[in-house]
Amino acid sequence: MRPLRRSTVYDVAKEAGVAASTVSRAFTNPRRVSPATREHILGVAEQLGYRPNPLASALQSGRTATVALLVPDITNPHFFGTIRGAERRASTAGLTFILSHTEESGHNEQRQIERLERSVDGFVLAASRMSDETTVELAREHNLALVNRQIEGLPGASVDDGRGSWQIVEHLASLGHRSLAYLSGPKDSWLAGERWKALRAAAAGHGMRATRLGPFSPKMESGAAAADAALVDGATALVAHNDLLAIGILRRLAERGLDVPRDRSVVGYDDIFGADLCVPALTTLSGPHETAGRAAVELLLERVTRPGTPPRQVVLPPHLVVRDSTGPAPV
Amino acid sequence: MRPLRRSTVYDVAKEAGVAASTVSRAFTNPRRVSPATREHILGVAEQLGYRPNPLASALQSGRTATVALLVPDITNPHFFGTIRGAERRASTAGLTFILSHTEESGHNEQRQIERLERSVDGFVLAASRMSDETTVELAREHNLALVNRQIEGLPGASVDDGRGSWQIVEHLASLGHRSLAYLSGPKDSWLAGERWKALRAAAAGHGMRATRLGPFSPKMESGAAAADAALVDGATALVAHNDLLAIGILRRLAERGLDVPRDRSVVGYDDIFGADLCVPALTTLSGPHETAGRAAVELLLERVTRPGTPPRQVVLPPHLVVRDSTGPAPV
DNA sequence: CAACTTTTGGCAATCGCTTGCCATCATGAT
DNA sequence: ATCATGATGGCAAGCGATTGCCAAAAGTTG
Repeated sequence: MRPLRRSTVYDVAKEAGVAASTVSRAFTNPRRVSPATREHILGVAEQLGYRPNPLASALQSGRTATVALLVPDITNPHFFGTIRGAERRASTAGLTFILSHTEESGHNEQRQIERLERSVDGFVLAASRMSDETTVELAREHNLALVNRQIEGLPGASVDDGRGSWQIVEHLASLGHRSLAYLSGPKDSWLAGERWKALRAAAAGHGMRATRLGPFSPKMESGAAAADAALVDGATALVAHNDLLAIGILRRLAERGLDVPRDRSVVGYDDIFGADLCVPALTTLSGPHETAGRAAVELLLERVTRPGTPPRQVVLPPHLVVRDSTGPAPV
Repeated sequence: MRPLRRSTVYDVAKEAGVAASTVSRAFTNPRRVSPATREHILGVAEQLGYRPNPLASALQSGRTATVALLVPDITNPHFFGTIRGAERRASTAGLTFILSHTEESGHNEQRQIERLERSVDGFVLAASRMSDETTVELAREHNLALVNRQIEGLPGASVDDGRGSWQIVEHLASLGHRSLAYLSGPKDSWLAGERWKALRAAAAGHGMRATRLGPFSPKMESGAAAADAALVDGATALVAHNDLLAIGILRRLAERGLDVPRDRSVVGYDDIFGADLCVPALTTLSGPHETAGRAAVELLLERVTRPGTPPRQVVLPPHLVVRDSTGPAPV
C-alpha cells in the first residue's frame, strides 16, 4: 500500500487558472461562483482525480458530515433495528456513520462523547444510561438526539412502550388473567421504567395484581432465573423485559414441565428476529425501532441545518403481535 | 447547543510556559520530553480540560485512528457477528469504528472507499462484491483487509466454508442421502462460490448427486421458491446458502405437507440467532464470524504498525451443529 | 577540563480546506 | 454618462495539531 499524493484545491486551482478559494466554493457553495467557471473547475477537478479532504474541510469549517450512534450493547438484537435505521438515514444524507458500544455504562457514553466530540456533528444516544442531569448538561455543548428516552427539552424519537404496555395488559385481561409478573431489565434503563409504570397502572385499571421481579439481565440465559422467580410469585401471566428474556423463560417453563399458553402466558417486548420462530411463537410488542433510529438521525440533521428550531420529540406507536404464547388464564 | 471553545495546544503551552510542540510531544511521543515537563504539561492540560483535536492531528500526521467496515447488507444477520467482532476489536485498540452498508454492490464499495479514504487508516471489506482485479488495484493505494474472501497477496480472515461443506456432505452421506441440492445465494459472492465448489467435490467423493439451483436472494422470503425448485429436483438433502433461506425453506416444506427430517433434510450456513429456535431446529454450519471480524481489524492494525510485513491470511475452522432438521434419507 | 554525545525544547513550516473582506466588473436605473 | 447594486473572484488568515531541524543544556569519557 503506497498512499499516493492526492491532488488538492491548489493543484486544481493552478490547472484551472483560478484561486484556491474559488475551487473550494465551486464545490461547497456553487451559487457563489459563475456557472461557467464552476463547470470548468469541476472538469479540471475530475480529470485530476481531485477529491476534497474531509478532514481538512472539517477542521476549518467545524462541520464533519458525520454522526455517531452510541448503543449500550451491540450484541443485543433489540438494537439492530435502531442501528439499521440510523445507518440508512445517515447514508442517504451522505453522512459518515460511526457506531460505538458503551457497555451499558453511562460513564462510558460520556467518555465516548468527549472522545468523538470534534469528529462528529452529533450523537444519537440509544437507550442512554446517563442521568437526566448529565444528559442535559452534555446537550448544552453537544448535538444530541435520544432514542427511547425522553428528556424535557431534548430532541428524541421513542417507541411508546407505555401505550404498548396498556395493550399488553388489555390483551391479558381479556384472556381472563388476574395477575401478572413483570420480569424487569437493567434497572437504569429509562424504557424499562416506563414499561413497568404503565404495566402497573394498566393492571390496576383492570383490577389485576402486578408484581415486579428482578432485575434480570436481558439475555436468554437469565430466562431460567426469571421463570423460577415468576413461578414462586404465582402470577399466571409473565411479561418479560424483552424477547430474549421471554424466550429464555419459555425454555425454562418447558423444562419444568409447564405448558405455554395453557399453564402460563408469556409476553415479550421488541419482536426481534426469531420471536416467531420459537415454540410457542412469542406474543410480543413490536415497536418501529428502525423508524426510531431513522428519525433520530433526522432530528440531529434538523438541529444542524436549522439551529434555533425548538427540539422535537417523535413518539412512535408500537403494536401488539399476538402469537401462541398467550392464552386464556388457567382456571 | 453552544459548542464552546475548547482549549488547544497553544493554550496549554502558554499556561505551562513551554512551546506548543512540546505539548504535542508530551501527548503523542512521551519519551521525547523529560518526565518532569511531561508531568507538568499533563497537569496543566488536565486542569484546562484540554483534549487533542483528532481532526487536526489526523490532517497533519495522516493517521486517523479510525477503521471502516464495509458490509454488503446491514440487514442480514449473517454480518452481525462480523460487525460485533470488528467493533469490539477496534474499540479495545482505541480506534473509532465506521460502519457502512454497500447495498450488495461492488461499485458502491469502491465509492465508499474513495469517500472515506482520507478519514480512515484502513478498510475491512466483508464479503466484498468487487472483482479480484479491482480489489488488488485498490489495495495498492489503500489499507485493506478482507473477511470471507481470499485474494492472493491481500490480508484477510475467512471462515473455511470449503472444509465446512465437506463436513456437511459427510454428515448427509452418513445418513444415507444419495443426492443433494444446493440452493445458492448471490452469484457474485465469493463465499457462495467456495461453498458450491466444495459441496460438489465432496458429493462426488461420496458418490452423491449434487445440483445447484438458484441463485436465490438470501432471505426468508426466498425460501418458498427455493423449496419448490428443490422439490422439482427431487434431491433428499437441501443445503441452503444461509440460515435465513434455510428457515424459509423449512416453512415452505411444512406448508406443502412435507416432514423434515423424515421426507427431506435441510442444512444451512451461519448458525444465526434463531437457528435453534425454529422447528425443527436447524442443522447448520457454525462459523466463527465474530472472530473473523476481530482478526480482520487486527490485520489492518498490523499493516499500520508494522508496514512491510507480508500480508497474512487467517483461516478459521467452522463446525457443523447438528440439530433436528437432518435425518436418515427416506427409503 | 576539553571534546563529544545525548537529551530536551523551541522555531517555523506544513497538512488541505474555508471564509471574511476587499477589489473589480458588468448591470440596470436615472 | 453617472451611480448604486449585485455578482464574481482573489487575498490571506486561520483551523489545531505534527515534525524536521537546530541550538542549548546536560551527561560522558578519557
